Amino acid sequence: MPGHSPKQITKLTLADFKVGVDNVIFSVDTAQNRLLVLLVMRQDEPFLGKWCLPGTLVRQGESLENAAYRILAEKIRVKNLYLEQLYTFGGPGRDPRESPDIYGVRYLAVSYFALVRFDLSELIATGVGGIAWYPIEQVPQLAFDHNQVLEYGYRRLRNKLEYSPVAFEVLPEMFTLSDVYQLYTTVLGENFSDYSNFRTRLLKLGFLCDTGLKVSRGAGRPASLYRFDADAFAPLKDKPLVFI
Amino acid sequence: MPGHSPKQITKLTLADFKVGVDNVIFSVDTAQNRLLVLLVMRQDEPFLGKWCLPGTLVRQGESLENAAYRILAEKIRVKNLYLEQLYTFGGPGRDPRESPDIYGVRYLAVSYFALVRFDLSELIATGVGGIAWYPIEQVPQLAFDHNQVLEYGYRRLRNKLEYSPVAFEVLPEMFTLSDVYQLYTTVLGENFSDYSNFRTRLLKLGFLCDTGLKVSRGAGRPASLYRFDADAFAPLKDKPLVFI
DNA sequence: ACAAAAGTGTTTTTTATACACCCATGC
DNA sequence: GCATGGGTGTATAAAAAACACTTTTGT
Repeated sequence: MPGHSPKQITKLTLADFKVGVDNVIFSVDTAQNRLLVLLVMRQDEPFLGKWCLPGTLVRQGESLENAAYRILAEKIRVKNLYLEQLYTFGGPGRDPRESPDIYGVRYLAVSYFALVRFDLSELIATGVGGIAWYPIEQVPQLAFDHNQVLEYGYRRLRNKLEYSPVAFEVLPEMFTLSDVYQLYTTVLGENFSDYSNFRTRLLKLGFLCDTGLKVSRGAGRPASLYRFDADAFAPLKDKPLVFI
Repeated sequence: MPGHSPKQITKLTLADFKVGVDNVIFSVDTAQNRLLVLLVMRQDEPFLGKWCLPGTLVRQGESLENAAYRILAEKIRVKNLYLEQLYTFGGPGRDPRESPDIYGVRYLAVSYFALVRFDLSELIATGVGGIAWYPIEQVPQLAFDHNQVLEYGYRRLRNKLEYSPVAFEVLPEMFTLSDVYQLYTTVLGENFSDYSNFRTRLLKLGFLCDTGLKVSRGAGRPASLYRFDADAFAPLKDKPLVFI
C-alpha cells in the first residue's frame, strides 16, 4: 500500500477534473485478413500532428457512453457496432495540459472499446487532419498514454471473442462459417484452432441457423449462409462459454 | 446510437467533474462460511444515515488507485490485500449533489474491487457512524447507485476466482486444501465442484507445494499445509487457467 | 469402536485435437 | 480432370464429473 507524501497531507483540497473519453475502435478487414484500429491525427497542442485514439472531452449533461458514441459518430458512419467501457486512466500527470504544480485541473480518461463492421463503415473526412485505419502491428507511437490504452483494448478484444458472441454483432446478417473462422483467425492468429473443429463446436452451441441459402465465392463448393439466432443464444447468456 | 437532444447542441461547454472512488471490499469468513462486504454509514447529506460503499473524493495530486488505497486504509487495517479497478459510473444525475439544471459540477465514480483477508483485518472504529461487514445476501438498500456497483463487483469476484489465483492473496501463508475449497464454495456456492476433483485439479496445476507440516483441526485426520509458490505460478500467468 | 475430516483411486462421460476423406463448384 | 474451398467423420488423447474407498485423527 503506497504511503502519503508529507506534501499531500498539507493540501487536502479536492482535485478538479475534466473527463475525456477515448475510443479504441477495431474492425476486421476480412478481405485482407487484417485487424484494424481507427486513429486520428491531433489538430491541437499538445501532441499536435501525432496520431492518437479518437477522443473527446465530456460535455455538460452528457453521459460517458454518449460521449463515446458522439466521438465515434463524428469520425465514422457505421451500421453494426459493439461498444463497451474499457478502463479509466487517471493518474496525475498523464496529460501535459495539467499545470506542473499539480494545483490546476486534472485530465481523466475513460476509455471505450468498440468493434465495428468494416465493409459497411465509412470514414468521415474532415478536410483538415488525418483519419485512418491502421493494421494493429503497424501502429506508430501515439499521443498521451494511448499505446497503453490500445494494448488494453486489444487484450479485451481477444478475450471477448473467446467467451462472447461479439463477432456476430459485426458480421453481416447472413454469413458463412468461414467468414466467422476468418474473423477469428485474423484476431487470434492462425493457430488458435483447426477449421473443422471450430466449425463443429460453433454449430453444437446451437445459436446459428442455416438459412438454406448458398453463396459461391469463386472456385470451390458454395458455402451455406447462417444467421445468428438471438433467441437461441439467450439461455446461454451469463454461462461460461468457450468459442474457440 | 443515441441521438443528440436539441438542448445539447446549444451548450457545448465542457462538464466540470469531481471524481470519487468507491471500493467494493470483500472478505471471506471461512469460519462461518460467509462472503462479506464492507459497508459504512453515511455521515453527511445526501443519503445521511444510509449504508454505502466506502468511498472518497480524489484529492489534488492523488492518483485514482492511491485514493482507493487511502479510503481502504482509513476504514480497515489489513495484512493481505488484492485490489483492482472495476468500472466507472458517470451518467449525469447519479449524484444528487449535482445541481438540477445540469450546469453545475458533475460527480463521477470510479469503483475499485478489493479482496482482503478476514481473520487479520481489523475495522477502524471512528466513534461516530457505523462500519460493518455485511453478508452478501443481507445487504440493504444502499445510497447512490451502490447496489449496482456491488453487483458488478460480485460478478467480478466470481470470475476472478475461476481464472486467477486471487484466493491465495487472501489466504494465510500456509493453508490446507480444505481452506481453499471452503473459500471457493463460500463464494461460488456448494455445487461448483466436488472436493476431491477440486483437490486433484488444483494440485495438478503445480504451484502449491506441500510444506510437510500438518495441522489438526478438532476431530479427523490432520491436513497437510501448503504454500503458494509464486515462481511456479509465473509461467502460467496470462495463460487461460481454470481453477474450478 | 466410531465419527469426522483428509486423501486416493476408479469408472464413466464429455471435450479437445489431429487428421483423413468426401462434396460441389469454376476453370 | 483437377485445383479450390466447403463440409463430414473417425480415432486418439485429455479433461471433467461422479463416487467409492482408504487413512488418520479425536472422543
